[in-house]
Amino acid sequence: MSSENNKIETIRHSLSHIMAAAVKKLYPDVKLGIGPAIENGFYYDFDGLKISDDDLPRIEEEMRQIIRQNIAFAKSEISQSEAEKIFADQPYKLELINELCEGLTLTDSVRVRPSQAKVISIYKSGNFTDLCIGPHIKSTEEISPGAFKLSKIAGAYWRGDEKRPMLTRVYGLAFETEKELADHLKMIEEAEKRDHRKIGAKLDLFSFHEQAPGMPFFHPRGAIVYHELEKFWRQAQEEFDYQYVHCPSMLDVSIWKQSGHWDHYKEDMFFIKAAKDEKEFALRPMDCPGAILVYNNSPKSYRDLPLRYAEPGLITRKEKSGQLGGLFRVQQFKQDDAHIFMAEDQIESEIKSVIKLVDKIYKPFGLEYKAFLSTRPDDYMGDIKLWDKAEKELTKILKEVYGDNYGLKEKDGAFYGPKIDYQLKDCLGRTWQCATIQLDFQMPLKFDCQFIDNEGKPRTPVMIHRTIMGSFERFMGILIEHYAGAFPLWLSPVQAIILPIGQDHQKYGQEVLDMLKKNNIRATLNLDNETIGKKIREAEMQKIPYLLVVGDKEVQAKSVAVRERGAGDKGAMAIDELIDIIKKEVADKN
RNA sequence: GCCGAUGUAGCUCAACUGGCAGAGCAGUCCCUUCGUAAGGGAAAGGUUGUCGGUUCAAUUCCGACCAUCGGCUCCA
Repeated sequence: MSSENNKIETIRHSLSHIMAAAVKKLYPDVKLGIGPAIENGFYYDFDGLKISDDDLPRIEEEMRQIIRQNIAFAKSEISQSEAEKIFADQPYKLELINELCEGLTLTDSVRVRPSQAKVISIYKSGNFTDLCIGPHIKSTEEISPGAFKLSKIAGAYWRGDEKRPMLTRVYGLAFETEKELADHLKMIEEAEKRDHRKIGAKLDLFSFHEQAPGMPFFHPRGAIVYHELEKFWRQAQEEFDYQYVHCPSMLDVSIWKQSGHWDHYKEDMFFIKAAKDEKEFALRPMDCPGAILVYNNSPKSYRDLPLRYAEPGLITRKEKSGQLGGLFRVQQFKQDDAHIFMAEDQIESEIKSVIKLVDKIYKPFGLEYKAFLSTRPDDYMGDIKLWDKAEKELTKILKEVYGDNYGLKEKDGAFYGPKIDYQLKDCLGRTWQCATIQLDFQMPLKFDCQFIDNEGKPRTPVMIHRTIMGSFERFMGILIEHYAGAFPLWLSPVQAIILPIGQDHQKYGQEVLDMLKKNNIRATLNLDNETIGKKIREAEMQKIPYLLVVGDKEVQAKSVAVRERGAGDKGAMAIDELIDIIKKEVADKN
């Protein structure tokens, strides 16, 4: 990390102390949690702080007063008993002190040095003292009072544990200069314009309705993008030798009991019964049991393996309230799913081929992504030895493919196996998991899957569950933001629009439209009684790649005046020529 | 589920402390037929998210619920 980064981080961290001091002054009874520096700012967690957004300016003003006093930050190291005395009325601090002295590892954000057991580091600034390893600025005069801003209030569980109390987290943005703060606010404002929910409404791609919360309704234009993505996905995996299956999206509850979903996933499932029947079904939250039933339908030989069943499967998951968000988090979605059955010695090559497929599918979009290893969760199923083996296997592959350039998400695996996850970023820099490659030794055992090996003995296959886009919904949301609605030609709902200048040109416009449609180009014709300027404006706002103006000249020459999105006026072009250009661009997919 | 916020016409937003809900854009109709990012006019459009309460009177105040947004936790 550069020293510049350190400087702003130190300022941010110091601001969190100043905020805590200000809050403590205004609300003396609050209990302090922790307050680290984060990307672009800082936060502090408080218990017993009942405030709303309207109170933020007051706290901000109090902070500026503290800053103006040029208060110094002073570090000292004290014993456990001294620390306990100082923080006697701060239960959360006492908890930290206690753990610290027991030599337990604390998270980075706590910023107390775990190895310094028995010696507690504290920082005093004015009347405010906090448990902290630092470093801090020397004095508040290093802070530009106009370069920070309290941004929002949120609830946050103490130590990130939903079983612990929920504290009130106050977030602030902070930079070295006022200009940097202004630039950042401007950047957020710009990023918000890329929000897929706004663009989705503007481009008439999809909508949401109260009658089906968290379940998008794709309009004709959105459905085109959705279907093109699915087509692209099928084409991309052609060379990888997948077969397609198509299974029901509701299955008898008994199979979910057998799979372990009943025990591990019931809270997130929808259950359904016919009015005249007692039989209970569950809408599938995952596709795997279907693939397994297909696999088990007939005996399999080692010669059949690896067997790759792909399914663009519709799945339904009940989300806790407050979890939904546009296309990024929905309750019903389609996964570009596949289940691979294989012998153990095929694991490595199969995982590597899925990784190749991830590259192949992400690359045309120019998306940046990062891989993570997710390890055994607390509520895991099965034999711990198999887990260790599976995790070792995945680690080895990740090292080989990505070197050290992959992350670790501890205890984040599926209940049946460890996984490799891939994350993509949205326009605000939030990351979303899309691809996941899950190695599973459990389901084949649960369902008694078998194949006959080359010695005629029955053996249990290993399974990979994998999805590359994650869900067409989420992936489409990411793409909308990535392109700010200006999809590449092959994905564009409307690829070309014909704009007749006057009424006399409408008939010719219709001829052009017919020719384009005959060539499978998604084109429309604007017959509105409007000026050409207005029609162009509307087409530009719809992010349509090709605008084809037709007037007297074009009718005469049997041509179109082409205006290309992002490239401007391209002049007159014969229709055949245009069709060739478009077809080639669509085939290139970029 | 939890913390905070929001919900007025298809969209973006008004309506001072409770007193008959108002614009722009879009849509409809009429005029205009236009050469590269908004031509002019008219009429229409609402059970103010839902249900309940307070009040002579509720978009406005109170409560519950629903949906949405920003976070936490969880997740593709």
